Amino acid sequence: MDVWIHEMARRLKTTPRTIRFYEEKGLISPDKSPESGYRQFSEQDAWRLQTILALREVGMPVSRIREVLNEIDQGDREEALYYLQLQRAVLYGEWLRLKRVISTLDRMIDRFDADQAGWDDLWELAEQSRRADREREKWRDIWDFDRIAPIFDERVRSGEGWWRIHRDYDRSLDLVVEQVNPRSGETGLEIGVGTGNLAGRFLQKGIRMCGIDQSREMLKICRRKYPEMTAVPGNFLAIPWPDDTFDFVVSSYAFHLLSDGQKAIALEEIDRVLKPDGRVCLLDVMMDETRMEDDVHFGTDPREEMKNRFPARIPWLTEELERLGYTAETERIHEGVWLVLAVKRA
Amino acid sequence: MDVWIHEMARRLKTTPRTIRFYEEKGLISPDKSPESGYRQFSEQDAWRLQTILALREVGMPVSRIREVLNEIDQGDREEALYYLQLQRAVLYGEWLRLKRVISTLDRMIDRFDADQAGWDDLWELAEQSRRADREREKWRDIWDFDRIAPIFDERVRSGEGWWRIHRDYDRSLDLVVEQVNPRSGETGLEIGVGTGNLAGRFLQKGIRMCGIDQSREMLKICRRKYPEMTAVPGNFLAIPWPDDTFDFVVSSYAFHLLSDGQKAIALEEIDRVLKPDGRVCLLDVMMDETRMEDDVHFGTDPREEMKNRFPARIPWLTEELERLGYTAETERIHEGVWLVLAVKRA
DNA sequence: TTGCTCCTCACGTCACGTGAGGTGGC
DNA sequence: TTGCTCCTCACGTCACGTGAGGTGGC
Repeated sequence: MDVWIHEMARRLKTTPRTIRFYEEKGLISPDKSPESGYRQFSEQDAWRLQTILALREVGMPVSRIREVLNEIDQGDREEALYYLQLQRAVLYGEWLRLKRVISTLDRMIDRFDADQAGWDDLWELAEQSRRADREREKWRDIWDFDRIAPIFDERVRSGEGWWRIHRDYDRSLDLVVEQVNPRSGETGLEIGVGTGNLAGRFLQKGIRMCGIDQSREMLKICRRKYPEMTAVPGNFLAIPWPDDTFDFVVSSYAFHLLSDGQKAIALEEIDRVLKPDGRVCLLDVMMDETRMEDDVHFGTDPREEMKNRFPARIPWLTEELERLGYTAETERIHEGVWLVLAVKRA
Repeated sequence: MDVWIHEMARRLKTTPRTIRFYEEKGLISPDKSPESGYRQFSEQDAWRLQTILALREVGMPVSRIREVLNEIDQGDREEALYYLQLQRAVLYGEWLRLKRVISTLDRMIDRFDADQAGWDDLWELAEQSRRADREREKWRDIWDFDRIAPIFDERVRSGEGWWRIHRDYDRSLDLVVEQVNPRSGETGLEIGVGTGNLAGRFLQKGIRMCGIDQSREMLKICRRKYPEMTAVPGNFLAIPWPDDTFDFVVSSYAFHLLSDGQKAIALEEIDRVLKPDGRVCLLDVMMDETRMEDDVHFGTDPREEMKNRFPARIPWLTEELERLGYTAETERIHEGVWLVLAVKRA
């Protein structure tokens, strides 16, 4: 029944060294023959190795595979699935980055080939590309949404402190649905889907919805509330879907978590996944010109809540959307909170 | 004028360690102050570092950057451009691989999510993916086309030894053009473009053509003969263009260089870059059923020329094309040489 | 004398590949 | 005794990041 290491490696089309490496890292611990010290692989070991190799094939690092194996050992199928989806988000991010690198290289080649450009021009192109990558890398979950997740739905309707921006929460979300005006057969995406309150409204109208969020706990709650929605890890800066996938993209109370440099990148990402006649609708705290409205005080107010929150300036936002080929309309919901609807021009 | 290393790093938005690393690898050699031993960077050094960083940004390895810098120092612009295009081919290959890995992961998630599949199924999917990758990796230029390049156009018409397969060379190429029947405004791709004899015929009819070849010397000659053609490094297994790019794809006397496993992958790649109503036309040595024709003897004949050459079996080829959604027609040109025309069904 | 900038080793990263040198059973 | 399979170190890969420990000029 049991086999030596070379036979095991042959069956799995890998090498003995690789198998020993996984043992070294604590992913497997095969029995060893007491007299010879040879490793003896059981069916159970073979199964574990198959799983490890399958996950390695899709680029999962060994340290994370260890976590996945722990979840499997404890029989937690949902957690294991989450790890697969997380890996998908990672791969998609890399894939998009490679695409950008290729387009940078294409521009280098064009300039170099066509107008006898010097190498200085290439440097300039590379610098642009690096700047954008740095913006992306700065993205972190510094707001601890995993902690907020279980109390979110209650707090959002309480209206205390920072939560004041969610005044008229349910009516505002209804307004987003009204503005987007989805037709049956369309598919929408919500970025920063949270506990699914906005996306859920579209689902009720029979619209297919996908949602992304960087918080694992938010996603858990969202899936429990709306099992028919595709809710997966992801963020504004690397949307894990191909070009031209969605009829509309919505987001509520999330855009202000991005820095200004990140906002520009996010709009390009949204534009990428939107179909030619697509619509974007953003509901969030924003700034009219540079003035803050008195009872929200964001930006100039040193309250703890405003740390790492950057309301978009409306004129900048509409200008960016125009530049990307959209026609934008803005509407003030209440103090400090705006709704922006933009339609892609054909 | 000259600056210390930290100032240099700040200007280029990199780190002192990185600059020292490039010096260690021999890419730069800044002057050092005789008394303090500090590095002093001149404008010339800054320019070199900019170039290095630009090439690193597009993923070029340091050892290859050294070669590029040598070409630049010798003023060879054409060679430097070649390296950029080679890097493009590398990146495109990685990009396509990532896409495949993502689709493997998608299938894993689907199965896992939907029908309570076990991890054994995931292993199966991973194995398929690994097998295909191994086929791709096996591709090497073992025929030394760089050496053949300068004498190719002469030899191909000589008809000696292996070159016999090129009997009626010019008339056969004309036939390919006739069969493809290109309309003005279309864009075509030739895989294994060589010295450009086939693609050149399309160019003469005012058709835009792109060509790929893995031989640097072949590409040089091809560009000299047809400067208006886009001739870049690449091969059957990773065509460096996006999906749905070409109206037709042609290839002559090249398909037999692929193993059977590679041929299947190549057909999928061709299908990927072809537009919905696209055409494929292959002119090459092939086998009718399993029988070899007497005066070519490929396969059963132990002549040196047959090593690493694998004529496609016509029934297999047409079946594969049918499977991919094509309608295929075959025509015997002369002993052992066939022409296959396949049209994508809408 | 303190603080600053520079210097040169040298180890760590990640997932193994590739020997070197040695042992146990046929 | 020879050949085979297994074993355990341990160094190499690639492009740097990150200290440790030390020096020279203000």
